[in-house]
Amino acid sequence: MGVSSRCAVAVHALTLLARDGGGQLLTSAEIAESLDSNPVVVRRVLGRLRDASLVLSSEGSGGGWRLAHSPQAVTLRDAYCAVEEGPVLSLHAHPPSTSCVVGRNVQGVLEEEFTAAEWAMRERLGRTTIADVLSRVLAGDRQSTPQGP
Amino acid sequence: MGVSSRCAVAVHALTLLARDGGGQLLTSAEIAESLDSNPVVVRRVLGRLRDASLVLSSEGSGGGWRLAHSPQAVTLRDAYCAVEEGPVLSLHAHPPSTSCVVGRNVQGVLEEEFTAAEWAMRERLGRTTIADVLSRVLAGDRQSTPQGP
DNA sequence: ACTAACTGTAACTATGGTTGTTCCAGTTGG
DNA sequence: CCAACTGGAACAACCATAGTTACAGTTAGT
Repeated sequence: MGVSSRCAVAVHALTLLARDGGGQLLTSAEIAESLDSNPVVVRRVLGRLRDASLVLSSEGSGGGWRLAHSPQAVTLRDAYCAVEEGPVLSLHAHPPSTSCVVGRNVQGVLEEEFTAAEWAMRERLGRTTIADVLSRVLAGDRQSTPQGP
Repeated sequence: MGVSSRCAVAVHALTLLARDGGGQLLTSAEIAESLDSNPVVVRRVLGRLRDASLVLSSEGSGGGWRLAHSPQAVTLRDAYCAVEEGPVLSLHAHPPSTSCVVGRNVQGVLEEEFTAAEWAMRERLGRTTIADVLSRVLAGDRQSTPQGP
Protein backbone atom coordinates (compact mmCIF):
# COMPACT_ATOMS: atom_id res chain seq x y z
CA MET A 1 0.00 0.00 0.00
CA GLY A 2 2.48 2.56 1.12
CA VAL A 3 2.04 5.17 3.80
CA SER A 4 -0.32 8.11 3.37
CA SER A 5 0.86 11.43 2.03
CA ARG A 6 0.18 13.08 5.37
CA CYS A 7 3.86 13.10 6.23
CA ALA A 8 4.68 14.97 3.03
CA VAL A 9 1.91 17.46 3.78
CA ALA A 10 3.17 17.87 7.33
CA VAL A 11 6.76 18.55 6.28
CA HIS A 12 5.56 20.93 3.60
CA ALA A 13 3.48 22.89 6.08
CA LEU A 14 6.21 22.93 8.72
CA THR A 15 8.64 24.23 6.11
CA LEU A 16 6.27 27.05 5.21
CA LEU A 17 5.94 27.95 8.88
CA ALA A 18 9.71 27.80 9.32
CA ARG A 19 10.36 30.68 6.93
CA ASP A 20 11.27 34.04 8.35
CA GLY A 21 13.12 32.40 11.23
CA GLY A 22 10.11 30.41 12.33
CA GLY A 23 7.91 33.35 13.23
CA GLN A 24 5.38 32.87 10.43
CA LEU A 25 1.69 32.82 11.27
CA LEU A 26 -0.23 31.24 8.41
CA THR A 27 -3.86 30.25 7.92
CA SER A 28 -4.92 26.85 6.70
CA ALA A 29 -6.10 28.54 3.50
CA GLU A 30 -2.64 29.97 2.83
CA ILE A 31 -0.97 26.64 3.47
CA ALA A 32 -3.55 24.90 1.29
CA GLU A 33 -2.74 27.28 -1.55
CA SER A 34 0.93 26.26 -1.50
CA LEU A 35 -0.12 22.62 -1.39
CA ASP A 36 -2.70 23.15 -4.11
CA SER A 37 -5.12 21.40 -1.79
CA ASN A 38 -7.97 22.03 0.61
CA PRO A 39 -7.96 23.99 3.88
CA VAL A 40 -9.83 21.20 5.66
CA VAL A 41 -7.23 18.66 4.63
CA VAL A 42 -4.54 20.99 5.93
CA ARG A 43 -6.31 21.46 9.24
CA ARG A 44 -6.65 17.72 9.63
CA VAL A 45 -2.91 17.23 9.31
CA LEU A 46 -1.94 20.31 11.33
CA GLY A 47 -4.34 19.21 14.03
CA ARG A 48 -2.21 16.12 14.51
CA LEU A 49 0.93 18.22 14.59
CA ARG A 50 -0.67 20.37 17.27
CA ASP A 51 -1.63 17.28 19.29
CA ALA A 52 2.06 16.37 19.13
CA SER A 53 3.01 19.90 20.26
CA LEU A 54 4.84 20.68 17.05
CA VAL A 55 2.66 23.65 16.10
CA LEU A 56 0.27 26.02 17.86
CA SER A 57 -3.10 27.10 16.55
CA SER A 58 -5.10 30.18 17.42
CA GLU A 59 -8.80 30.45 16.67
CA GLY A 60 -10.84 33.37 15.54
CA SER A 61 -10.13 36.27 13.28
CA GLY A 62 -6.43 36.83 12.79
CA GLY A 63 -5.80 33.29 13.92
CA GLY A 64 -3.76 30.62 12.23
CA TRP A 65 -0.83 28.32 12.78
CA ARG A 66 2.75 28.80 13.90
CA LEU A 67 5.67 26.64 14.95
CA ALA A 68 5.88 25.64 18.59
CA HIS A 69 9.67 25.19 18.43
CA SER A 70 12.58 26.41 16.39
CA PRO A 71 12.99 24.77 12.95
CA GLN A 72 16.30 23.30 14.11
CA ALA A 73 14.52 21.44 16.91
CA VAL A 74 11.98 19.58 14.75
CA THR A 75 12.94 16.54 12.67
CA LEU A 76 11.18 14.64 9.94
CA ARG A 77 10.78 11.86 12.46
CA ASP A 78 8.76 14.16 14.69
CA ALA A 79 6.49 15.02 11.77
CA TYR A 80 6.20 11.38 10.74
CA CYS A 81 5.32 10.12 14.20
CA ALA A 82 2.79 12.90 14.68
CA VAL A 83 0.76 12.12 11.58
CA GLU A 84 1.28 8.41 11.07
CA GLU A 85 0.04 5.93 13.57
CA GLY A 86 0.51 2.21 13.72
CA PRO A 87 3.10 0.03 12.07
CA VAL A 88 4.15 0.39 8.45
CA LEU A 89 4.83 -3.28 7.88
CA SER A 90 1.68 -5.30 8.48
CA LEU A 91 1.45 -8.75 9.94
CA HIS A 92 -0.98 -11.34 8.58
CA ALA A 93 -4.48 -10.10 7.81
CA HIS A 94 -5.78 -13.19 9.62
CA PRO A 95 -3.93 -14.83 12.47
CA PRO A 96 -2.34 -17.97 11.02
CA SER A 97 -3.20 -21.53 11.93
CA THR A 98 -2.21 -22.56 15.44
CA SER A 99 -1.87 -26.19 14.41
CA CYS A 100 1.39 -25.43 12.63
CA VAL A 101 4.71 -24.62 14.27
CA VAL A 102 5.32 -21.75 11.90
CA GLY A 103 1.80 -20.44 12.23
CA ARG A 104 2.07 -20.44 16.00
CA ASN A 105 5.35 -18.56 16.24
CA VAL A 106 6.04 -16.59 13.10
CA GLN A 107 4.06 -13.55 14.08
CA GLY A 108 6.18 -12.95 17.18
CA VAL A 109 9.36 -13.10 15.14
CA LEU A 110 7.92 -10.88 12.44
CA GLU A 111 6.80 -8.33 14.96
CA GLU A 112 10.32 -8.07 16.36
CA GLU A 113 11.88 -7.74 12.94
CA PHE A 114 9.33 -5.31 11.56
CA THR A 115 9.58 -3.14 14.65
CA ALA A 116 13.37 -3.04 14.29
CA ALA A 117 13.07 -2.14 10.62
CA GLU A 118 10.67 0.68 11.30
CA TRP A 119 12.86 1.95 14.08
CA ALA A 120 15.71 2.15 11.56
CA MET A 121 13.52 4.13 9.18
CA ARG A 122 12.47 6.57 11.84
CA GLU A 123 16.03 6.91 13.07
CA ARG A 124 17.04 8.02 9.59
CA LEU A 125 14.18 10.49 9.41
CA GLY A 126 15.34 11.89 12.75
CA ARG A 127 18.61 13.04 11.23
CA THR A 128 17.02 15.76 9.13
CA THR A 129 15.44 18.87 10.61
CA ILE A 130 12.87 21.24 9.18
CA ALA A 131 15.62 23.84 9.10
CA ASP A 132 17.62 21.50 6.83
CA VAL A 133 14.64 21.07 4.55
CA LEU A 134 14.03 24.81 4.40
CA SER A 135 17.62 25.63 3.52
CA ARG A 136 17.68 23.02 0.79
CA VAL A 137 14.34 24.24 -0.55
CA LEU A 138 15.69 27.77 -0.76
CA ALA A 139 18.96 26.54 -2.27
CA GLY A 140 17.00 24.74 -4.96
CA ASP A 141 15.40 28.00 -5.98
CA ARG A 142 18.72 29.84 -6.04
CA GLN A 143 20.16 27.20 -8.35
CA SER A 144 17.41 27.25 -10.92
CA THR A 145 16.73 31.00 -10.90
CA PRO A 146 19.94 32.84 -9.98
CA GLN A 147 19.30 36.36 -8.79
CA GLY A 148 21.32 39.49 -9.59
CA PRO A 149 22.52 42.05 -7.00
CA MET B 1 -1.99 3.26 5.36
CA GLY B 2 0.85 0.94 6.03
CA VAL B 3 2.29 -1.64 3.72
CA SER B 4 0.34 -4.72 2.63
CA SER B 5 0.57 -7.99 4.51
CA ARG B 6 2.23 -9.62 1.50
CA CYS B 7 5.61 -9.44 3.14
CA ALA B 8 4.35 -11.31 6.19
CA VAL B 9 2.79 -13.93 3.93
CA ALA B 10 6.02 -14.23 1.95
CA VAL B 11 8.18 -14.72 5.04
CA HIS B 12 5.71 -17.21 6.44
CA ALA B 13 5.74 -19.23 3.23
CA LEU B 14 9.51 -19.09 2.89
CA THR B 15 9.85 -20.29 6.47
CA LEU B 16 7.58 -23.23 5.76
CA LEU B 17 9.65 -24.11 2.71
CA ALA B 18 12.86 -23.77 4.72
CA ARG B 19 12.02 -26.63 7.04
CA ASP B 20 13.79 -29.92 6.59
CA GLY B 21 16.94 -28.14 5.45
CA GLY B 22 15.18 -26.29 2.66
CA GLY B 23 14.19 -29.34 0.66
CA GLN B 24 10.45 -29.04 1.26
CA LEU B 25 8.09 -29.18 -1.67
CA LEU B 26 4.73 -27.73 -0.68
CA THR B 27 1.55 -26.98 -2.59
CA SER B 28 -0.21 -23.64 -2.37
CA ALA B 29 -3.04 -25.44 -0.57
CA GLU B 30 -0.69 -26.69 2.14
CA ILE B 31 0.84 -23.26 2.60
CA ALA B 32 -2.62 -21.69 2.64
CA GLU B 33 -3.64 -24.06 5.41
CA SER B 34 -0.81 -22.86 7.63
CA LEU B 35 -1.75 -19.26 6.81
CA ASP B 36 -5.44 -19.99 7.32
CA SER B 37 -5.94 -18.34 3.96
CA ASN B 38 -6.65 -19.08 0.33
CA PRO B 39 -4.48 -20.99 -2.17
CA VAL B 40 -4.96 -18.28 -4.78
CA VAL B 41 -3.71 -15.61 -2.41
CA VAL B 42 -0.69 -17.77 -1.70
CA ARG B 43 0.00 -18.32 -5.38
CA ARG B 44 -0.20 -14.58 -6.00
CA VAL B 45 2.48 -13.90 -3.41
CA LEU B 46 4.66 -16.88 -4.29
CA GLY B 47 4.42 -15.88 -7.93
CA ARG B 48 6.23 -12.67 -7.07
CA LEU B 49 8.83 -14.60 -5.12
CA ARG B 50 9.35 -16.79 -8.15
CA ASP B 51 9.73 -13.73 -10.40
CA ALA B 52 12.44 -12.62 -7.98
CA SER B 53 14.06 -16.07 -8.20
CA LEU B 54 13.53 -16.81 -4.52
CA VAL B 55 11.40 -19.90 -5.09
CA LEU B 56 10.76 -22.36 -7.88
CA SER B 57 7.37 -23.66 -8.94
CA SER B 58 6.51 -26.84 -10.79
CA GLU B 59 3.18 -27.33 -12.48
CA GLY B 60 1.03 -30.39 -12.78
CA SER B 61 0.33 -33.27 -10.51
CA GLY B 62 2.95 -33.61 -7.80
CA GLY B 63 3.97 -30.04 -8.41
CA GLY B 64 4.33 -27.25 -5.88
CA TRP B 65 6.85 -24.79 -4.55
CA ARG B 66 10.35 -25.05 -3.18
CA LEU B 67 13.16 -22.74 -2.23
CA ALA B 68 15.55 -21.66 -4.97
CA HIS B 69 18.38 -21.02 -2.49
CA SER B 70 19.45 -22.10 0.95
CA PRO B 71 17.53 -20.50 3.84
CA GLN B 72 20.76 -18.81 4.98
CA ALA B 73 21.02 -17.02 1.66
CA VAL B 74 17.60 -15.34 1.70
CA THR B 75 16.90 -12.29 3.87
CA LEU B 76 13.71 -10.53 4.85
CA ARG B 77 14.84 -7.73 2.59
CA ASP B 78 14.79 -10.09 -0.38
CA ALA B 79 11.24 -11.11 0.50
CA TYR B 80 10.18 -7.52 1.05
CA CYS B 81 11.59 -6.25 -2.24
CA ALA B 82 10.07 -9.17 -4.13
CA VAL B 83 6.51 -8.54 -3.03
CA GLU B 84 6.40 -4.81 -2.36
CA GLU B 85 6.86 -2.35 -5.15
CA GLY B 86 7.11 1.38 -5.02
CA PRO B 87 7.99 3.68 -2.15
CA VAL B 88 6.56 3.31 1.33
CA LEU B 89 6.52 7.01 2.14
CA SER B 90 4.35 8.88 -0.35
CA LEU B 91 4.91 12.34 -1.70
CA HIS B 92 2.03 14.78 -2.19
CA ALA B 93 -1.12 13.34 -3.74
CA HIS B 94 -1.18 16.42 -6.00
CA PRO B 95 1.96 18.20 -7.11
CA PRO B 96 2.13 21.38 -5.03
CA SER B 97 1.83 24.92 -6.34
CA THR B 98 4.75 26.08 -8.47
CA SER B 99 4.16 29.70 -7.50
CA CYS B 100 5.64 29.06 -4.04
CA VAL B 101 9.30 28.47 -3.24
CA VAL B 102 8.45 25.58 -0.97
CA GLY B 103 5.98 24.10 -3.42
CA ARG B 104 8.55 24.20 -6.19
CA ASN B 105 11.36 22.48 -4.29
CA VAL B 106 10.04 20.49 -1.38
CA GLN B 107 9.28 17.36 -3.36
CA GLY B 108 12.88 16.95 -4.42
CA VAL B 109 14.08 17.21 -0.84
CA LEU B 110 11.39 14.85 0.39
CA GLU B 111 12.23 12.30 -2.25
CA GLU B 112 15.85 12.25 -1.13
CA GLU B 113 14.95 11.92 2.53
CA PHE B 114 12.24 9.35 2.05
CA THR B 115 14.48 7.26 -0.17
CA ALA B 116 17.20 7.34 2.48
CA ALA B 117 14.73 6.34 5.19
CA GLU B 118 13.42 3.42 3.19
CA TRP B 119 16.94 2.31 2.42
CA ALA B 120 17.61 2.22 6.17
CA MET B 121 14.52 0.10 6.71
CA ARG B 122 15.48 -2.36 4.00
CA GLU B 123 19.04 -2.48 5.28
CA ARG B 124 17.72 -3.59 8.66
CA LEU B 125 15.50 -6.22 7.06
CA GLY B 126 18.57 -7.48 5.21
CA ARG B 127 20.23 -8.50 8.46
CA THR B 128 17.81 -11.34 9.15
CA THR B 129 17.65 -14.51 7.08
CA ILE B 130 14.90 -17.03 6.65
CA ALA B 131 17.13 -19.49 8.49
CA ASP B 132 17.14 -17.07 11.45
CA VAL B 133 13.37 -16.84 11.37
CA LEU B 134 12.99 -20.60 11.19
CA SER B 135 15.28 -21.24 14.13
CA ARG B 136 13.48 -18.66 16.24
CA VAL B 137 10.12 -20.09 15.23
CA LEU B 138 11.21 -23.55 16.32
CA ALA B 139 12.74 -22.17 19.51
CA GLY B 140 9.47 -20.49 20.35
CA ASP B 141 7.74 -23.84 20.21
CA ARG B 142 10.36 -25.49 22.39
CA GLN B 143 9.92 -22.80 25.03
CA SER B 144 6.17 -23.02 25.34
CA THR B 145 5.82 -26.80 25.03
CA PRO B 146 9.01 -28.39 26.37
CA GLN B 147 9.48 -31.93 25.16
CA GLY B 148 10.74 -34.90 27.18
CA PRO B 149 13.49 -37.28 25.99
C1' DA C 1 -5.81 -42.12 -23.16
C1' DC C 2 -7.85 -40.88 -19.02
C1' DT C 3 -7.90 -38.89 -14.59
C1' DA C 4 -6.40 -36.51 -10.54
C1' DA C 5 -3.56 -32.93 -8.82
C1' DC C 6 -1.38 -29.20 -9.41
C1' DT C 7 -0.15 -24.03 -11.22
C1' DG C 8 -1.57 -19.66 -13.65
C1' DT C 9 -4.74 -16.18 -14.31
C1' DA C 10 -8.87 -13.53 -14.99
C1' DA C 11 -12.90 -11.61 -12.91
C1' DC C 12 -15.58 -10.24 -9.26
C1' DT C 13 -16.93 -8.75 -4.42
C1' DA C 14 -16.16 -6.68 0.02
C1' DT C 15 -13.55 -3.95 2.89
C1' DG C 16 -10.96 -0.15 4.70
C1' DG C 17 -8.17 4.03 4.48
C1' DT C 18 -7.26 8.35 2.24
C1' DT C 19 -8.40 12.48 -0.04
C1' DG C 20 -11.32 15.97 -1.16
C1' DT C 21 -15.56 18.46 -0.35
C1' DT C 22 -19.55 20.82 1.86
C1' DC C 23 -21.65 22.45 5.83
C1' DC C 24 -22.08 24.40 10.26
C1' DA C 25 -20.87 25.46 15.16
C1' DG C 26 -17.66 27.95 17.98
C1' DT C 27 -14.14 31.65 18.75
C1' DT C 28 -11.84 35.98 18.17
C1' DG C 29 -10.56 40.80 16.74
C1' DG C 30 -12.03 45.13 15.00
C1' DC D 1 -22.24 43.00 14.90
C1' DC D 2 -19.41 41.23 11.33
C1' DA D 3 -15.67 39.15 9.08
C1' DA D 4 -12.14 35.75 9.54
C1' DC D 5 -10.56 32.12 11.43
C1' DT D 6 -10.42 26.99 13.68
C1' DG D 7 -12.84 22.55 14.83
C1' DG D 8 -15.29 18.87 13.44
C1' DA D 9 -19.04 16.04 11.39
C1' DA D 10 -20.68 13.93 7.32
C1' DC D 11 -20.30 12.31 2.78
C1' DA D 12 -18.62 10.86 -1.98
C1' DA D 13 -14.87 9.21 -4.92
C1' DC D 14 -11.05 6.59 -5.33
C1' DC D 15 -7.67 2.89 -4.83
C1' DA D 16 -5.24 -1.18 -3.11
C1' DT D 17 -5.87 -5.33 -0.72
C1' DA D 18 -7.84 -9.80 0.59
C1' DG D 19 -10.67 -13.16 -0.48
C1' DT D 20 -13.37 -16.02 -3.60
C1' DT D 21 -14.97 -18.52 -7.79
C1' DA D 22 -14.12 -20.26 -12.17
C1' DC D 23 -11.53 -22.10 -15.69
C1' DA D 24 -7.53 -23.04 -18.86
C1' DG D 25 -3.08 -25.30 -19.04
C1' DT D 26 0.36 -28.77 -17.36
C1' DT D 27 2.08 -32.98 -15.34
C1' DA D 28 2.31 -37.75 -13.10
C1' DG D 29 0.36 -42.02 -12.56
C1' DT D 30 -2.48 -45.70 -14.12
